[in-house]
Amino acid sequence: MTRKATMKDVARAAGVAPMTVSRAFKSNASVNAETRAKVMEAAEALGYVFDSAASNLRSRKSGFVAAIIPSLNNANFADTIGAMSKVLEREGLQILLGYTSYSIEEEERLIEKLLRRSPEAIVLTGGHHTERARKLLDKATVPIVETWDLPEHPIEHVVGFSNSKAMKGLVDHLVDKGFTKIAFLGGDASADLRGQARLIGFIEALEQHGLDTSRLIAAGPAPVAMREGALAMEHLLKAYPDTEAVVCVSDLTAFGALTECQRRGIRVPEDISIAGFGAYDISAFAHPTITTIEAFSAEIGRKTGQMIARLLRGDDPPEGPQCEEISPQLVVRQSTP
Amino acid sequence: MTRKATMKDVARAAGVAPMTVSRAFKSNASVNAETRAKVMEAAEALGYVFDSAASNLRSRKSGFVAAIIPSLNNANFADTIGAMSKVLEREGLQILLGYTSYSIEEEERLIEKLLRRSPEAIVLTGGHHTERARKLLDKATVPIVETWDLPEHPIEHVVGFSNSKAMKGLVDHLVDKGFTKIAFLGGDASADLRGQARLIGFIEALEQHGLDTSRLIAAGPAPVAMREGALAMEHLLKAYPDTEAVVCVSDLTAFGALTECQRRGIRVPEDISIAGFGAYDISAFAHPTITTIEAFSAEIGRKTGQMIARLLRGDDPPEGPQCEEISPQLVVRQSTP
DNA sequence: ATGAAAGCGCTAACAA
DNA sequence: TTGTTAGCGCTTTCAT
Repeated sequence: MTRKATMKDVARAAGVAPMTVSRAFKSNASVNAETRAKVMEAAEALGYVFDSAASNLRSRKSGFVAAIIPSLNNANFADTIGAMSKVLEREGLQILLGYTSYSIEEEERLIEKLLRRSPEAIVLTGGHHTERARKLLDKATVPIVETWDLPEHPIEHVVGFSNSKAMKGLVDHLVDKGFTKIAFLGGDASADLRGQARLIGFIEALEQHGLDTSRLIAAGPAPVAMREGALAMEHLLKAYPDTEAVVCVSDLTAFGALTECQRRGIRVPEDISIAGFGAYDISAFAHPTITTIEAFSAEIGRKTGQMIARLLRGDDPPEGPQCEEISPQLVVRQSTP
Repeated sequence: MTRKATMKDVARAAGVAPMTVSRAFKSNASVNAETRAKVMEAAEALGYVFDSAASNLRSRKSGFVAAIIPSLNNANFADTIGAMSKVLEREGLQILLGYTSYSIEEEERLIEKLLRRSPEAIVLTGGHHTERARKLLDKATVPIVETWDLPEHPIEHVVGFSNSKAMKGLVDHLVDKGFTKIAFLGGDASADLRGQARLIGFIEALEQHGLDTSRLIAAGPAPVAMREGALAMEHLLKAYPDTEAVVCVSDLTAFGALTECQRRGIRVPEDISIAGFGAYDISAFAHPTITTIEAFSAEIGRKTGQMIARLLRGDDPPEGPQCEEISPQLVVRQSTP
């Protein structure tokens, strides 16, 4: 068993200096085309594999962008990561993914772990972090982007939208349609902070219209999905049977609520209206289709990727913190009038 | 602006040798408790961040496990990665994720890219790879695990199940219930190879029962999801209006098909039966609930993680290629009798 | 339990 | 365009 081939071995085989091999492996370095071909051939013959760890150490560039999301199993966040990844790939950057299970303590641990890999940028979901996490991030000298939110006190850059404002738009629409008894189905207070912001927006909007804000059902800890939607609907129907419209923290919750109605023979939207959040596939294909808010998950990822690419290239004049505000869009469908 | 603190700086501040700092940062190294406390204090004060790249280079251990899945936005694969990640975390291993968009050419590129990061193990989805990919993997000297399939010629280790066999079980059940006109809704031949295996299992099963195998609707390239399910159902109803039961390549497809029926006033299961694959949440909460095959995505991830942990620890006697076969389970629900 | 010396494989910086 | 030298920050190895 021979040890793994290094650049030195490739250099010897190709009859050049190791530095030339190094250059041949960078697409933008100035190397004679013939020389490069010779090097590549030698590399192929030796089964040479470029060693990123050594490269990182010497060049002080990891090629990583750390991205932290609450959950892998969420089509919205997956869309954001997918779109960002696509943009960053063009810059030769790779995503180092971490997920927090909706816990900011877990986020703190994750940040610490990811920082050891020397990411060239850090992408966070949401604007709420532990104090220590903020301290760690403040010390980091790379661009930091908070997404999916508009934090009051951003760490640095932001690509997001106001969850509460988006929710307000939905409530206004329902009030417009004449509903006065409107409920909210969501999760417990502590964990899902975007869900919490939606709840706050919901309450504020009802208050502005002078409507009752007591129809709030908390279905448990995040992630609040279909099961929780069904359970919450059950509770709601028991506690407030005269409810006219239901606003849910996400489309998955809304779907759970919808099917619970269907199981009970309650017609949507004739007997009760239901709306979700996030424009998941399911809201477009459920029967009836579900009114929702399109938050443009992929757009968030794309813009975040572009922002990072721009900041790392650094060809623009020195810039301060950037903020890209996304405008969510109400999508009215069959589950509301 | 001071340059970033290194171990040397921490060592100086704590009045010890760099080597002692290094040991203090390994949980299992023999360091006096007081010394360690002193080191940690100095590190904290200096804002020291451990540099993984340097550690990797010298120790020849990256702490990475490369994992390649077809798509991020898929609850089944997300479950596998989540469960695997949880097991590997305990071993101090971090997942380096890549996704192929259901293309084995993309998989090849990804493998090449990930190999440069010196993963300590490689996890693949499926058993079909480009020739060059196989060559690259053959040269790698780390454990390789193929998942979600039982390849005829595995590269090395396997944690998976037979997609065709699982499908056969479902078809047998439907035939048992008296159906003879059974259709399959899936994707095009080329991309989704697990979907393809399911189709093959479907056809074989029908043939064994001496039934017609012509009701096959291909709805387009992967990922085949709700939209494709609805479209495929539309085509099916036009081409074979007397179909009695529909088997779908996944639960998402089945849901799309189900809702298409609902839009047309076709009752499920009274007028037509529908079954899916994968035990996604949606199949448990749709109304009616959807018959499906539970493939134990999380179990695949857990077992893969455990296998890797065992192989890397290497405390067992030298082992050959491992194969863990998962047994998918038919889950009969309301969408079939 | 702690330290000293050497070097992992690559590339920045400079030279030719 | 190509080569030479030095060293990135850590850990292996051996010594105490």
